[in-house]
Amino acid sequence: MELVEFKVKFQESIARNESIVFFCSCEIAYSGRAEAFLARGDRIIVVKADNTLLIHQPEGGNPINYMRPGSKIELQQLDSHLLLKAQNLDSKDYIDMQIFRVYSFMSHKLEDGIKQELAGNEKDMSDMIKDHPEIISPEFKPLSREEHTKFGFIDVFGHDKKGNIVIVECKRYTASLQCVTQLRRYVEKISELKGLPLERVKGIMASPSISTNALDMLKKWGFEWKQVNPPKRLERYNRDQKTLSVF
Amino acid sequence: MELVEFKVKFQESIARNESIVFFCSCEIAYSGRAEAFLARGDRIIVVKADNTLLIHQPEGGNPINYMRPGSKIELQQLDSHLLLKAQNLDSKDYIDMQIFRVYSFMSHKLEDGIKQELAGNEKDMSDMIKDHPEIISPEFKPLSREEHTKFGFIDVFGHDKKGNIVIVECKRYTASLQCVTQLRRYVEKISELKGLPLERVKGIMASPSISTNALDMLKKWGFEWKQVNPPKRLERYNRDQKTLSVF
DNA sequence: ATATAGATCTCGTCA
DNA sequence: TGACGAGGTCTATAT
Repeated sequence: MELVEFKVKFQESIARNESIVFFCSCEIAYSGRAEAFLARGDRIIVVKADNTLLIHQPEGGNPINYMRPGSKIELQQLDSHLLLKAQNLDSKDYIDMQIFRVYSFMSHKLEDGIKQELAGNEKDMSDMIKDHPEIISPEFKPLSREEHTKFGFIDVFGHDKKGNIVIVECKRYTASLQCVTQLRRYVEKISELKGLPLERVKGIMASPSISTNALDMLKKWGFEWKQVNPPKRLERYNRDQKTLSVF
Repeated sequence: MELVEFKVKFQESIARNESIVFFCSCEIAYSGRAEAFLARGDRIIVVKADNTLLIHQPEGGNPINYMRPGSKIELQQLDSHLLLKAQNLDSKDYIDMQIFRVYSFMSHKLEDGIKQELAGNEKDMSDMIKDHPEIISPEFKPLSREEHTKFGFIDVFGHDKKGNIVIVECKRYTASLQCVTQLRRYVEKISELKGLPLERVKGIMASPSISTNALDMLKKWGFEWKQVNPPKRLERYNRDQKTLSVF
């Protein structure tokens, strides 16, 4: 496609507030939170109606360059090619994209606004533990599942039969050193706030697995690990895949 | 565009190993690491040559749904519409996408393979401190900038004039509680490995800013904060923007 | 394969 | 607006 034709189409689509996608050969410079340069190659460019800019290489899941929603995007004619400039005043960064060839162009006014429903995240896992505390221990009595309180962002908070405070930190994946230090921080904070000795505040890590180093550190600090699988994992995949293979 | 026509084009493009983009009205179900459902709306669909699937709403920076590279992607004809099925055997998850209307379709064989050059990340920041230790303190003598050693992932490691060990943790953004506990973990580990009392291992957080709570915790544990801006930040933006305004 | 931490992380949520 | 933590996080690197 001729660059002149592309430029006209691009400007028209922008004026109509459409979403735009095109394939091109380009070279990209980014400056802002970091500095980046990407030499010439073929890429997929997306300009959304909210002025998000995405630059994808033909392989890989993540954009190689991007500008966040609300960027100022404009196309300039240079001597032999085009310059697409995107600038974000909030994040104080910008992209300069030299466009040498455009292979295809597409634009359309898109109507959406639907929000996705999601299940199986960490919140669901802590809900499950709150509703079925025997997963953790027959002695565990949860009091609350509150994340943003004066005590901090604790997943499940409760006590045992001996009157100790119990703090449960849930992770949907293998618990790491970082996860254990997070639990430690909560235990120390509660101990301080309640004026209780550390021995009276029990920390429990609930996760499907835990790294060796993390388990060592956990034990060293007197915490426990309880193997808990996040809800709806794998079982549903296997069930559904059986159904699908009948297709 | 007629669904039948779309289906033919899609299959042809897949067979030629091209990258594909289309606008459509669709409904999406995801199952795997979580369960998600997205009701009908207009979206931008990208199918890359490496069998990455990206589903974008007309607003927002991130894909609302995706499948990683190497997924099995196929298009089936149902009674009144199409079903795009994507499945990833490694991550054991899948997407079922009901396609009701296709507005535009585009495909092209793209040639790239260029790697991006990037500067200004945390590694560059620790390099800067290693090369200019006076940024931290006139007494700081860096010994190494090694991230993956038996000591752990320490950004800059050194000592002061009194023979204390000094550990510097760099962050290119506001240091949080988590960053401080990370530093604490390193200090404790070095203290243990070297058989030195905690007072002989100094922790320093180097970041452009730090949250109030994080600073409190830092002081409580006897660590220091040193304001350090990551290299090439802002100065270059301002300089470049001056140049650009002359344009 | 597992472990660990950074990321131009992004995003939501709450004080 | 800042702070804090989750994320279908992803990606790179070292063991």
